[in-house]
Amino acid sequence: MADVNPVLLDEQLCFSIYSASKKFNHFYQSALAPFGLTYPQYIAMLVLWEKAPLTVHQLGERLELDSGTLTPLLKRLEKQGWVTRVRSQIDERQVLIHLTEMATTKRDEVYSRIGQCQTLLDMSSEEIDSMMTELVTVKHQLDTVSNERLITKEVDKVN
Amino acid sequence: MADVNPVLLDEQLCFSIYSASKKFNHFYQSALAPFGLTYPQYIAMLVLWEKAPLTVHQLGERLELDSGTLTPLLKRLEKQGWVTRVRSQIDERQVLIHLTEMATTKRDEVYSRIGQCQTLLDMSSEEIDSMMTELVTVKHQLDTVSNERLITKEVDKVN
DNA sequence: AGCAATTTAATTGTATACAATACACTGGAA
DNA sequence: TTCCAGTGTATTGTATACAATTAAATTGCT
Repeated sequence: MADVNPVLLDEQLCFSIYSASKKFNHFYQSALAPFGLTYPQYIAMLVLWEKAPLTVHQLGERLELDSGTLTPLLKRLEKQGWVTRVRSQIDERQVLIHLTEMATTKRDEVYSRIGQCQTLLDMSSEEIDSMMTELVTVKHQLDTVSNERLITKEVDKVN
Repeated sequence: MADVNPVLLDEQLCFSIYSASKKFNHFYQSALAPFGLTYPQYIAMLVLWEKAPLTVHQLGERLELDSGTLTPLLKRLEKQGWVTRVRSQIDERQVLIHLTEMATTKRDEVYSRIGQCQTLLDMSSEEIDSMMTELVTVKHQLDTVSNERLITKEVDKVN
């Protein structure tokens, strides 16, 4: 029994990450409940607080999300008063996402709330650093593999 | 600049996990394309291959998913011929998920395909072990925190 | 037996995700 | 100038997720 099945280990790692991702999502959703923001909405706001306005495309690059996800998300943020969506005068294909005054005003409140909630997680910088380093490796492997054609479109079909 | 903002680091860790989860999802989806399975469908099959039949509830405990997610997922698996959904005779509230003959037949093909694709990831057992250990800690923290009322329902509202 | 409390699935509503497509628009080539 | 390739956003269709509610059935209690 010295041998470990790498297939299973890998699945467990994937499942752990999948599960952790869902838990984090839930954590942020709860933490942000006073503001009615979800985690994806929050990280969109984070990017915009850093530098707005941005086009949907620019935001998507930072968040690794496409317009199919962002367009409805941003419409919800607009409806809730966080952003405005303005079609660019220069290039009418682009939509610029601006922050509203409310968003600017509430930024520090949101930061403070997140800061408080994160304190509860009680994680050391070392832990966080180490995980992030390992995650970078994993993500790089995943990117590399998916760029090789072994796993892309022209894969052998099983019917 | 020796100080690091823990708020941001944490967000980066969360984002890293969120992003890795999406990439893994994509990886498995590509790997399983010959079988038309998604990652959540695949892990449902994994549990069932290990021990079937199971009720929706039992499956949900293993996968940390509720019936709102599983019911439609299992209906899709049924439509594609992997499982059958049979209401229990003993307790008619329960639905038992059975494997079809096709599912049993294809199991080794699926395992083999996954094994091949995972080899490409080229990750050492040490890397995997270390990540999983750290993820357990993080998930435990997230569980603990969400069980404290600081972040649950009766949170102060901001209007 | 009779009924309240509990359990279990399914349903409904909201919010992501992402592939594929549609569509408008821009900039450049002919 | 007209046409076209490329770009950026929106839309459509499919698949998760999960909270909240509903509905049906069982269990436990009297």
